[in-house]
Amino acid sequence: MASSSRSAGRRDDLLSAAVRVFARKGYHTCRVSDIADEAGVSHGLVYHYFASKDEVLETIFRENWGPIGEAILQIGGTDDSAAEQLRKVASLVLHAWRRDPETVRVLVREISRSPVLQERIGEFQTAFDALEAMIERGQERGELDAALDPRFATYAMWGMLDEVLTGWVLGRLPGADDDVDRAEATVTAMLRRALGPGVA
Amino acid sequence: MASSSRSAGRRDDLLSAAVRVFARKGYHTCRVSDIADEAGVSHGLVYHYFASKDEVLETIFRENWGPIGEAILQIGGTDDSAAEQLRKVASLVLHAWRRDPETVRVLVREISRSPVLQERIGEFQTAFDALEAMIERGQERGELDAALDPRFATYAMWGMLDEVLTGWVLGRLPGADDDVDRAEATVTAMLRRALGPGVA
Amino acid sequence: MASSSRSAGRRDDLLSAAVRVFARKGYHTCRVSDIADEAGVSHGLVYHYFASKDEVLETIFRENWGPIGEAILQIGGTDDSAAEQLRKVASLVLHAWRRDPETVRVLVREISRSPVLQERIGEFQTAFDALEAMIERGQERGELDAALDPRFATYAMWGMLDEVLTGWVLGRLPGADDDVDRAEATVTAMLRRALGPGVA
Amino acid sequence: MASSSRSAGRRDDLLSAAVRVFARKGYHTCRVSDIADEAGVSHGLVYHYFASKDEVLETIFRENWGPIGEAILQIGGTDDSAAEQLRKVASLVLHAWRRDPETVRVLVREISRSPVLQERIGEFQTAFDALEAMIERGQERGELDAALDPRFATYAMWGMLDEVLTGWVLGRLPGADDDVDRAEATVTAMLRRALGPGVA
DNA sequence: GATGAATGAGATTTCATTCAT
DNA sequence: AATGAATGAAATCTCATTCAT
Repeated sequence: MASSSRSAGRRDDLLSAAVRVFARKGYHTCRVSDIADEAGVSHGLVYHYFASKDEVLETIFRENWGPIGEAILQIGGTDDSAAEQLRKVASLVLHAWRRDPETVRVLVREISRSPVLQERIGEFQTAFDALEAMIERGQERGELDAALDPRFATYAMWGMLDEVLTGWVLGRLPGADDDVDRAEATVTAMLRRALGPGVA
Repeated sequence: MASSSRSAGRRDDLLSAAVRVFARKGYHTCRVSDIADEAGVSHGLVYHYFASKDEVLETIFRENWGPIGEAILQIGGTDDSAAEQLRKVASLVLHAWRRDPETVRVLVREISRSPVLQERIGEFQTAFDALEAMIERGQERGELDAALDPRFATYAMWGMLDEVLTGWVLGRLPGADDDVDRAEATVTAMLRRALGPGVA
Repeated sequence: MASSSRSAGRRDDLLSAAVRVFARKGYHTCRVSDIADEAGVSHGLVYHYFASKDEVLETIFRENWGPIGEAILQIGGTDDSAAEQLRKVASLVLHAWRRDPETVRVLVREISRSPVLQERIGEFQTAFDALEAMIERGQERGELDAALDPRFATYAMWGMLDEVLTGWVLGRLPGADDDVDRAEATVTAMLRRALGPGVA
Repeated sequence: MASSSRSAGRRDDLLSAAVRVFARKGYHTCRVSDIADEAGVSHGLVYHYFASKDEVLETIFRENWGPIGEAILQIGGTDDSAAEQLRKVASLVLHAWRRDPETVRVLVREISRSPVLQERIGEFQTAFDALEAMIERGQERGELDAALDPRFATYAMWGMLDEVLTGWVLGRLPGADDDVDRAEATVTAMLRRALGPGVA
């Protein structure tokens, strides 16, 4: 029982092993056998579940960007105020990151590996578009500062969150529980004021 | 004389050729002979000036992050208000894209190649430290919100700038002259309010 | 079963192929693919079993000097007279040429390739130490001339044997069966008198 | 004056630098620039005095084996007893080695590098032949043990001297003045008895 | 005489991928 | 499902040699 339900998880074991290795060493720098070693299997088995090293990365993109985009879309579809929507998105993303910062690092950093990949991963663009639309609606309703360019504001917001995560993943920022609380407080305060309505 | 001043530039010829090739194809995707071809010399000559392909990239990082760190240090040493200092840093970083997009592309895209590399580039850390010191002084003078953790605020600020550059590098954000101006206005406004003194 | 015992020999196939190629062309003159060709495999497989070309040579040294040192130790542990022990060592070393001339050729010719290598091969030093201990015990029992410095005597004795092997390896000395017998007789006689008790 | 008489010595500076480097690292392991560095000049200058790296080694052989062979020939041509002739040869060689052990190491070890080289260096064979002829005449006159094969005895004698020198060059044998005296005493005593007339 | 930039043939090494077991 | 031996294309790197200055 355990073994058959476990074996169904082999593919996921490999994916999460790949995420850890990609986050630590980068896609190009790691070898297929690094992924296998991290998962505790032979490198040949990687090819039982994936056609190539490339497909491993592509799968990580596809399976992770999808849910993020959908969640943002759903939040944007509620009747909440723009401020509350942004708070929810920030909370969603930050908590997703607290749970799994390595995945986020890979999603954000390795997307630039190949233009081909970016075009194939429509899920990625969807998430950004949803966030931008949310900000634009907030501006139209006068709840967010209309003087800000929504596109650049989206990227800037995303960058704030990403850079802190990168600092944690690479061990350059302290990541104990209270450090994470302080980071969240700092970043959410910054976000709220950065995007909020202009000074009256 | 002309020839001696020209031959003195061979090393720099190779570095700028490497920047162009890295920007076009990426560090991992290009070969040493691509760099040599771009510079119009044999691949062996690369090894006359640099110990390895890695050292070429490391040199590019070192020689470009140095001036950035110095510029931030210098801005932080003026009598300008904290808000003005932050604006100048944002302007410096964002306009680098227009001045030398290929170098920015390499600095942004390849810095995450390997954490090992980042640790070896002291100039990189210097720039971050200078930025953090600037924010701390602003807090001490009551011009910036002392409730924010200066370390995380530094990373968040850097992330805003970096993500916009990344958007340009990857062609996902429009990067013409007026786009850059609008990006600067947006990011500067966000920064001023995100970091500014707390609401009384 | 046959196949598993055969595949277990791949590493040894490569080692003996390397011995043949090193003996024929010399370590520096041959390429890794020469070894692979001689073994009938691709050159990549060499790196499956050995970390580098250097490690192949190092392994040949280690795995051949080991038995030689053990044999000398064993001879020194018998109740034979010192003269008989010396004769047995000379016979062992000189007959190795007939048994496996290619290995002897490599051991003799390439050992001087680099002092670094010799220091790394502890088995090499072990053989020398065993020989020196044998001579010292002979002196203590009054069977060998105690006036001789045992260290230098060890080197001189080894040199006699090594130079004859070198002569065979380089084709400057005749090496047929009866030549080897004559060499053994000559060297043994020289050794017995050179190291024997001083004239009363 | 000094400079012109000095500059005539540049070629010899390079040769003796090459001897030191070859002795230390071996011919194949060292680079042309190692020779130049050892001599304190640029590597290009090596090609002003020698046509190739190979020619440097060949020159060392030719210029050093010649005098040795001649000296042995001359000693063999005197009316001295065989024992005295052997003593003189041993003394000549040992003292030559004491003066310049590195040259001897190169002469002996690198001769095996290439069969082509050995055939071209007739001077090398001349020295060995002269030594063998000397031993044969000693046997004919009843002054040396006629039971010994003269060819193998020549090689064995040579090997004794060479191995001690090798120990010194590689730092595996102590080489202070009194060590050298003890080595000479040990080796000459061994030689005298090893080659002397058989026990009556 | 002297330098060292420049070349390029050729070597070692890496590693994604295949496939027999 | 799982292993790991085996392949080979393609990359990095070395270094003897040339030659303009």
